[in-house]
Amino acid sequence: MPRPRSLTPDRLAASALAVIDRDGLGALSMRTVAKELGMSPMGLYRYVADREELEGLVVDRVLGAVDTSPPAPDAPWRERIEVMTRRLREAIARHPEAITLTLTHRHRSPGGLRWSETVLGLLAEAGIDGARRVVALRALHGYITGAIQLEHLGPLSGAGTSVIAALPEDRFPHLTETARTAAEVDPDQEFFGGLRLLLRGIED
Amino acid sequence: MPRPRSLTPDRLAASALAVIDRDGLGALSMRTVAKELGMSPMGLYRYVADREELEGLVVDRVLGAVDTSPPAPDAPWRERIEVMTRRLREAIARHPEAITLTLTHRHRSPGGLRWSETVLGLLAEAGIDGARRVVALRALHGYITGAIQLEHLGPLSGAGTSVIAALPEDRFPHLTETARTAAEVDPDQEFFGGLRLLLRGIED
DNA sequence: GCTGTTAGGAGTACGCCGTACGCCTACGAG
DNA sequence: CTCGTAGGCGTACGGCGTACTCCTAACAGC
Repeated sequence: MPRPRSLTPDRLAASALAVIDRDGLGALSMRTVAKELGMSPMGLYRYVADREELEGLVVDRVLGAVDTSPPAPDAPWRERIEVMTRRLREAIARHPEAITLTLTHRHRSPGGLRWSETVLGLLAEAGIDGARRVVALRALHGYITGAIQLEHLGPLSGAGTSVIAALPEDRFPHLTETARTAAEVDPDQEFFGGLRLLLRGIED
Repeated sequence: MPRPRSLTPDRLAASALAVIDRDGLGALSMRTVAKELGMSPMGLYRYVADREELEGLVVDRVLGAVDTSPPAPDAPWRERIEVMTRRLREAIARHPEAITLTLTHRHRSPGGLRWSETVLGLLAEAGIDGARRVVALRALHGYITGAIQLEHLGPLSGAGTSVIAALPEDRFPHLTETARTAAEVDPDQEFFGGLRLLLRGIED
């Protein structure tokens, strides 16, 4: 009986994400999103309680795009978890400017929960149960979150590498040498190399 | 020959950290720190270029407190890395309100670099070199960063647990069950359990 | 067709924030 | 003694999140 709503949460999230993708996370504000939608700044508050909720919607949108159906059951479970991880990583990387947001709000997003559910299923199939499974899932979560973060603001990639290259070699012999080696390891190898270490540790 | 500086970067960092510890990260601002020091807001800009640099000083202070001397060489290398990790985790946990800051600025802090240097030395002693060592260090970094983050804003602890408990059990059977189990695993066990999985994977 | 309910839309205002800029003061080396 | 520099303070701008108010437009039920 009232006037119909003119916006969906999804359209709201899409607009916010558009702002982020175009102008960076720093440009995200209630005002810029409102402008993006062609409405007045205060109008947003009819759809979200506050900025934080808006951020939650954005993360939902990023993580909602992850395919969480279990991968082909003929592959070994470690490879299947790797597939799940690759899907998640790619979805996150698709919106690099939003990464900080995505990682900090991940735990509240339905998409993230569906991902966990699927991975837990794979672990169960591998015969991992109880406390062992709790630890395994958390370790995977931790590694994935942390490693993606490092990729994008880490010491061994991008701008950080040059900081390390400038280090006094006599006081940081290992670090300077490692940085040189690191320059030749590509990020994908590094990420999945680390993941495989963890999976091997989980296996037995 | 000029008027002497009346503040050290260290005192600045200490004041900023005091604000954070007392009133939370949200309370950190150039103005609140200036007030803490009994000076005018703009005064800070003679010691730091901008807010980001101030944050860097804070992180330096948190991570500078980590003991980075190599632990007793009679223990196996995995245990020695565990000791290094414990030291880092405890230093970070000593300022829980600053965790977000600490983890995002970690890569630029001298303390963090010294930590890496020591750990690389331990890995070298274990016979891990070249690209393998790059991957191992990054995996450790990633895991530690991510896991600490999860501990403090994660889905399986604190407020997040109740979100999961409220999930429809039929659509998330594994997740709801795991959450119940997780409630009985203490955070230390979980953190170091995960670390050991990774170390085992690194070992061979 | 009128009315009541509710969403839409706009505007104003408050108290924060980071920080650019300018002015005066106090110190200490030459 | 003087001059260069750091210290210290105040003012000001543009942006933020968001509380609140006022009016309008669409539809359900009478």
